[in-house]
Amino acid sequence: MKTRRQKCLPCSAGAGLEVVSSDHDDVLAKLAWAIAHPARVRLLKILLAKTSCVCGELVDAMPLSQSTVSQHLKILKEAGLVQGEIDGPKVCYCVNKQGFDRLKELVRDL
Amino acid sequence: MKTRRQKCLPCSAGAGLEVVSSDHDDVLAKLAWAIAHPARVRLLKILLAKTSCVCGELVDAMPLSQSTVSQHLKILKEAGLVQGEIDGPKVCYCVNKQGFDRLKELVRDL
DNA sequence: ACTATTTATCGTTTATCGACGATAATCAAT
DNA sequence: ATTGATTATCGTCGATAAACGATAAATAGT
Repeated sequence: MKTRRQKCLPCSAGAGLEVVSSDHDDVLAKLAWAIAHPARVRLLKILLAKTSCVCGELVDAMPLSQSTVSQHLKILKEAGLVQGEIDGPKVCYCVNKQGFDRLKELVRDL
Repeated sequence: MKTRRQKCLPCSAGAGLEVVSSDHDDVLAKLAWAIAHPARVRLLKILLAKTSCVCGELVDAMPLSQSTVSQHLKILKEAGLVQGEIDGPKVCYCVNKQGFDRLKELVRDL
């Protein structure tokens, strides 16, 4: 079955083409990659839902081992979507609004 | 340096926590993964800019081999972000509005 | 100093990505 | 049927992701 659902106009009508490049591409790709795993989407949603931060409860809320959750949190943190704040022996995570807004902005402006 | 930029409230205030799950998570993760590579972001942007579809010009616009570009296009297609329409020996790609809108919606509603 | 609790990191295994060249497949036109 | 042009797929390689258990690191409280 040859996919045919949307009318495709002939490939004329174009001039600039190689101008589209941007290093925003890398930024978006990195942010997108951070949420390119169901576990990380879930973690982000949990944090967003609680508005404030949570700690090892995240582990209990996930069907994954502690070390795996920790790893996913690290990835989210490195991408700038999440922040961790040390609170005694615990660590309190919350959404990094700046990075999170950046992600939404970059997707919105696509 | 202990990151401290956003005030984190104590982890109380919560009741529901494991309720947050959703299989939208998987959908978003898949869509995000599709644009989790600079080359695919770029391809998507090119297609968006031309409003209509392009073909092997995509290869010329990218600093990658034909096979690699084809592979990225396949990933975008499988994610439902792009469509390919056969036009003679060429293939004309265009944005799959339905999937693309879904992505934007899921990110917006985060 | 020791213990208990919590989180991060290490080391390992398995699976997948990203890139390429080479090859196959498809179609128009002769 | 063959050729030429275009695109997809295959096979391979190195690099990285994802998961886990085990261990280390940090801290509060005896």
